[in-house]
Amino acid sequence: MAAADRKKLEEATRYDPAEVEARVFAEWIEGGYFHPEAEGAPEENFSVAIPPPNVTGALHMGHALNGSMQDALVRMNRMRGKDTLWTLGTDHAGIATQAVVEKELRAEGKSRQELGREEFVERVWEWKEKYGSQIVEQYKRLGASLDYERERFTLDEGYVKAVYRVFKQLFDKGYIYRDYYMVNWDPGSHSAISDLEVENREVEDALYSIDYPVEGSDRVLTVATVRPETMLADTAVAVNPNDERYGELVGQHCVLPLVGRRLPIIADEHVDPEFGTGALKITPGHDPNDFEIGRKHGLEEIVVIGPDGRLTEEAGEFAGMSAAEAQESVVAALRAEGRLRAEEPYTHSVPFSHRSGERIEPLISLQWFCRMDELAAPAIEVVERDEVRIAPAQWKRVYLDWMREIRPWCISRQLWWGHRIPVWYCDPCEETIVAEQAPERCGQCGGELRQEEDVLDTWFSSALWPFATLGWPDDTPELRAFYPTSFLTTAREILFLWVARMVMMGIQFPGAIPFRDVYVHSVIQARDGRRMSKSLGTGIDPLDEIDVHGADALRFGLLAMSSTQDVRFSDAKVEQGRDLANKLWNASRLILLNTADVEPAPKPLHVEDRWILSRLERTIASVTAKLEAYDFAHAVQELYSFFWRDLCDWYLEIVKPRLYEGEAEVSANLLWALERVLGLLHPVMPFVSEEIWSFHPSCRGHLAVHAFPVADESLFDDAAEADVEGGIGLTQRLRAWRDLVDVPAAAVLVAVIDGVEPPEFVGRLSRFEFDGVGAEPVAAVGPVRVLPSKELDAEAVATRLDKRRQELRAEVERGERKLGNEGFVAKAPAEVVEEERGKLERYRDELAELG
RNA sequence: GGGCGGUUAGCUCAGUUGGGAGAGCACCUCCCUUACAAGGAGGGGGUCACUGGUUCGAGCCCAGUACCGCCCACCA
Repeated sequence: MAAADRKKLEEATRYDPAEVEARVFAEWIEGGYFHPEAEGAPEENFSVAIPPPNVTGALHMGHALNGSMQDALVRMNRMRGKDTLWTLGTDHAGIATQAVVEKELRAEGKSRQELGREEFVERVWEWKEKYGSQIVEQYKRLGASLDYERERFTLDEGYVKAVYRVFKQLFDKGYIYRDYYMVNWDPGSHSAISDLEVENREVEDALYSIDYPVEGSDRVLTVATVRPETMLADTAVAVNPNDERYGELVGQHCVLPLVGRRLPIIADEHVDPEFGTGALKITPGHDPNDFEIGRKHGLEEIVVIGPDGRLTEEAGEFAGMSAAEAQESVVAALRAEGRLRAEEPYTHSVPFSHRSGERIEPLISLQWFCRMDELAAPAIEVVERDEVRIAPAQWKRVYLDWMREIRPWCISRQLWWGHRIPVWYCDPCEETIVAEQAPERCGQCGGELRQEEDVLDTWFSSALWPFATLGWPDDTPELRAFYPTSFLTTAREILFLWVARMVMMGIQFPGAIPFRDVYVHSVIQARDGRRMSKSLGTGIDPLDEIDVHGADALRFGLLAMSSTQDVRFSDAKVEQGRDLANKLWNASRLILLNTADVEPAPKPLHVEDRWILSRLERTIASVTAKLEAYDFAHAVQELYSFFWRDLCDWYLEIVKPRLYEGEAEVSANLLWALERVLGLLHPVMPFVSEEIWSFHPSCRGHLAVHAFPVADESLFDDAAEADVEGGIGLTQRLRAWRDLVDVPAAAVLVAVIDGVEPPEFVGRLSRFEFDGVGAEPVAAVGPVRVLPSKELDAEAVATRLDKRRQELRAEVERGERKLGNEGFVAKAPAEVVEEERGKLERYRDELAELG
């Protein structure tokens, strides 16, 4: 080892992530390890497309967890020598990004309308260039081994090509169509949004009962509504066809109060006779159910609320009011006319925009839709047949249930930032042209064309992510080498929004599933169990954690706390990771500074060597299997306990004398074990493992591309494991006994062994000498007969002895009771009964010996 | 209204096919022993939400109850 390296190891008693991380990361980039050649076939290569974060975003805990999981598997496979691509990129995030830039404009006293579309979009691009790379830099801090040279963006040139190709083909197949239909109108973003972007919240409203007089009679029909202002657009009143109260009224008319319109009384099964009076006002223009009923019965669709959330001309005297104002006025007017029968508090669920947070206004408008049944059918099959595996298992059913009930997708958005829909209209001849590239002129009349104003839902482009990022629709080397990708890890909230749509589009376009495995990970909640959210102020910034504890610590901590169920963020787990990095550093110092100059190799000279080699190989096998099964928490836990308990607490302590003597075999073992541990740990804690590796005598290049260890089963050794575990158990019993009888820590006690000699280290690590002679034993600890000595306090020994007798009596009683149970002896498996008998016998023997 | 999870040590969570309850942190005692005090050795601490059932035996299986969380849903 170079003198400078030696000096550094000798002096640094703590691992300092801040000093290491940026430097090591730069070396990886310089090595080009994250930028594979596009060669070979997908089956032999390994690829993952990162769920693209929004350009508006900063790295949050969800990204950090998801990134840690992906990086662990990506790094493991890269080390296995596969061509490994982890695709980097960001999402243009239509509504969110447009909102951010609009806010910025407002601060300058401008609006996007003032700027005009072209200038506004330019402005968003500027914003994107400026801030869009922020999250990429943050992924570097995490140590993510993404291909930073192949960064993609859902609006970049090639991506637009993919989106237009998909749109055109879906249109040609007849899946995409334009229609006047009821949509979820978000007054906040002034756009339609899809069903998936709506969230229902419990709201306390008032339920109004209004009397609608029946034409030509003095009867009234009382209807109940939480939105009286929409009555202005009523076009019918419905009752249940089986409702005997109203049978003879069906076919007659009501007169709409305030307006005077004649409303047919119709029968529809949707009406629940139990609710209210069993009569339902029908407003096809402003209620999704009423819309369906209206279409079924061919009712007129009247619109009284416009896209700005205000009452339209159609609303007569109420025109221009906001919906809330109109509600108040309408109620007042009804009351004045004596039509308001009741007003009572009412709690119900109301749709809100997930994007803007505003209350959804159901409106009929002209939108683009995509029919989903045909796309869904094969995407259902691949999951049913487990060609795409969704884990944990319960999510498979959730996916299938949703897909089987899938409804048309509203894909148009009234925004400026996004993929402008590739449709052109010719006003003179009313021709509609759908094309992948802007046509010059109208094919029919040669007239000027006007492109559709709307853009596509962001998720329409995200759905193409796994293949569009690889260059589709062109036949690129990347596409040939890396599609399908290997797996996807995601939070469940985008299972429908994104995952399902990728499966559908992948099958439909490149003609193959986009990934083999979908792993749905847990959500990390705030420390108090609430959601981590910016608006609640409950977020924990991963970068703060990295600053304080290091990226490896955060990665370890997140993987350790991950689970299939949601978990609260645990500082203790991050600290555990930090401590592990430090322990690794220090144990490595011990090894690297004290081993002889030998070739690292397994040298099973003593039983403890066979033991640690066996444990090491078993750990490699087990941890690898767990990582491959996405069981990150247990994988990481097992790494920790093998390293800390087996290697540091026991093996290193056992072999220290041999190490200090400069024994060749133990040096070879330690260097070999260290190399394998570093390799195994690297996918989880890349920085500290890489840094330590640079001091290892076998180091010829970076650990990031060093061979990942493969378990050598020939080193598994049950006998050695049993012997050493037995020795460890005995050592612990002896230490505990010493502590309980208050022997000074430094005192060496004299004893004799009754029976088989335990491994050599037992006496040394418990400060016992087993070569005593003569005297009568004063106590027995397992096979150890402790002889009297001046350090032993007779009274404490006697007390301890007494306590042990009590313990034994309880154990014997328990065993006797169990074995005295005829059912147990008759029905339990023989080996369980045998084990129970053995234990009872041992306890009886020990008790008899103690007298 | 349907569906899915959860309830285990003071805290955060594990508990594989039913055979004497585990980890990390916290706590108590001892130790600054030549890798590491972000360390070492030892220790205390649990009616596994509740009620029934199946079984020789239940944290685990079955039925139900309570509370917490999430998803889906067109009852005004």
